Amino acid sequence: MHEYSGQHRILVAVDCIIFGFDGANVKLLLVKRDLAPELGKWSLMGGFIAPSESPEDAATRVLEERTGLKNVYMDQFMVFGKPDRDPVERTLSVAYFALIDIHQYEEQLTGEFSPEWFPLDNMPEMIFDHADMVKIALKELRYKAALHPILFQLLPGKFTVPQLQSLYEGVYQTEFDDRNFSRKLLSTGLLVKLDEKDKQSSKKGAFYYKLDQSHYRENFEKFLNLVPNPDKFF
Amino acid sequence: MHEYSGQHRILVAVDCIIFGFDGANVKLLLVKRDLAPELGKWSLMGGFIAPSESPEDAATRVLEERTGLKNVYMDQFMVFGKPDRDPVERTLSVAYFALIDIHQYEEQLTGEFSPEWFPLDNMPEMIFDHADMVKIALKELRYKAALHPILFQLLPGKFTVPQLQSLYEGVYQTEFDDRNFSRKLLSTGLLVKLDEKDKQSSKKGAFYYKLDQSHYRENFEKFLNLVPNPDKFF
DNA sequence: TCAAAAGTGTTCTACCTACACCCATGG
DNA sequence: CCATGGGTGTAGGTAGAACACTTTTGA
Repeated sequence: MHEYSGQHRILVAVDCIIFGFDGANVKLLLVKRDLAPELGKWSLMGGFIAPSESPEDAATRVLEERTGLKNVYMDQFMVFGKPDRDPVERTLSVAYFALIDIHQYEEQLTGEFSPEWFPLDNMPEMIFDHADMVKIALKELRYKAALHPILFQLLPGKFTVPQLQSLYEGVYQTEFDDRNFSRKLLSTGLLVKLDEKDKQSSKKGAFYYKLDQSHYRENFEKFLNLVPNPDKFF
Repeated sequence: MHEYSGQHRILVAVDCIIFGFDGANVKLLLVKRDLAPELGKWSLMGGFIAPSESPEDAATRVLEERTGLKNVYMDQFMVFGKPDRDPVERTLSVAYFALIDIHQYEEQLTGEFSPEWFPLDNMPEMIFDHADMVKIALKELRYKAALHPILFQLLPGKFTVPQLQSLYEGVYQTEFDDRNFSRKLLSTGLLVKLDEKDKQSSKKGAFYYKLDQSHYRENFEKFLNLVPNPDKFF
C-alpha cells in the first residue's frame, strides 16, 4: 500500500508573522505578493511546504530565503483552514510568529517586491485572511510574552532596561511604572549586567545587560509577571 | 486560474485527544484503527479533512461520528507534520484536545473497533506518533487549565467542590490543600450553589454547584490561580 | 458517640503597587 | 547648575500558603 485511496489532498502553506522593534514601535515585516492573483498586494511571508519538509522546516526556510536570517525564534500558533480562504485553490496555512532583532535584518535590495516594515497601528490592506492572522498572532504574542521572556528575542544582544521597558510598552500599548518594571526584571535573574553604558537616550546613561543564556533556557517555562494585570490585554 | 501549479498537495487529517474524568482518574478515549496498516492497533480518534470542511469542522464531525457528542469543548493545539510520520503516505495532522463529560458518553455497541477509556498512567501502545501527541496534549491541557477554567468541561452540569478538586488533582497528579482550593474556587464567582447535596462520598454531604455560564464566558480569558505553582508541572 | 468528610477562620509571608527620592551628566 | 532620564528605597495592601478548628450525619 502506497497511499490512502479516495482522499482529498490539500495544498499546505506556512505563513510567518514577523515582529520587529525599532526602539519605539513594534512592527511587522510584509512583502508584496509575487503571484497572481492579488499580485503586488501586501502579504505575510509565506510559502508552500515541500515534499521533504515539516512545517517547521518550511517556515525556517521561508524566513531565511526572504530575510537571510537563521536561528530565529518562532512559534507555531494556529492553522488557518477555511476551505475558501484562498480564492485560487484550497490552501491550508500553518501560521508562525517570528521575533527578530530588526537591526539584524539587512535591507534587501529594494526591488519591486522588497519587504517593508509596518507599525501595528498603520497596517496596509493585506491579501486573503492575513489581517486576521496578524490579529491573532498579536494576541498570541501578548499572551505568551506576559508569561515567558520571549520579547528579548526582539532586541540586540545587549540592551538596557529602559529599552526593554519601551518594548513591553509597545507590545501592550500601555505604560508601566519604570521603578517596578526594572526591579521585577532584575529580580528574575535573567540578566547579566555589562560594564558598558548606553549614552544615546540620556545624559546619565543606562547600563547594558545581556541575557544569561543558561538561566534563560532553564527558566523559560516559569511564569513571569513583568506585565501587571496581563489578562486585561486579551 | 484555478490552481497553483507545480505544487505538492498533502493529505491532512485531524486527530482528537479526548479527555474524560471518571471521578478518580483522568482518562483518554482511544479506538482501534480500522485501516491497514496497523489495523486493530490503538489510535486516537481521527479522520481526513473533506473538501468542504475546515479543520474545526472535521474535528467536530469525527467526534460526533465516533462518540455521538455535540458541542464539545475543543482546542486546536498543534500541527504534526514530519514528512514520515505516517508510513503509508505523507499526512499532516491537526491535533485537538477535547474535554467531555465521561457520563455523557454512551458506551457504543461493543464491536471489534469500539472505543475504550485508558487512564493516563496505563496507556497502550499506539500507532505512529500518537503517543507524542498525547504527551503534548496533556502538557497543553495542564498549561491551559492552570490559567483558565476549562476543566469544568469534564464534569457533569452539577458537581461538588471536592469532586472538582479531585479532578484538578488527577490532572496535575498532586494533592492540593482542600481549604485553600475551595476558598479560591468560590471566590472566582464562577459557581452557583444549588440546594441539593451529594451524599455519595460523605455523611455530611457536599453541596452541588453549577457553572454561572455568563460569568464563565465573560471571565474565561482572565488568569486564575487554582493551581499553586503551576509552572512546576510543565 | 465516633469517624470521616465538608466547610470556615486565622496568621504569616511574599510580592505587587504606588509612591518619593537620589544619582549622574551633558549642555 | 539644572533638566533629563536612570536607578534605589519604602510603606501599604492583597493574595497565596500553611495551619486549626467546627459542623454534619450515618453507622
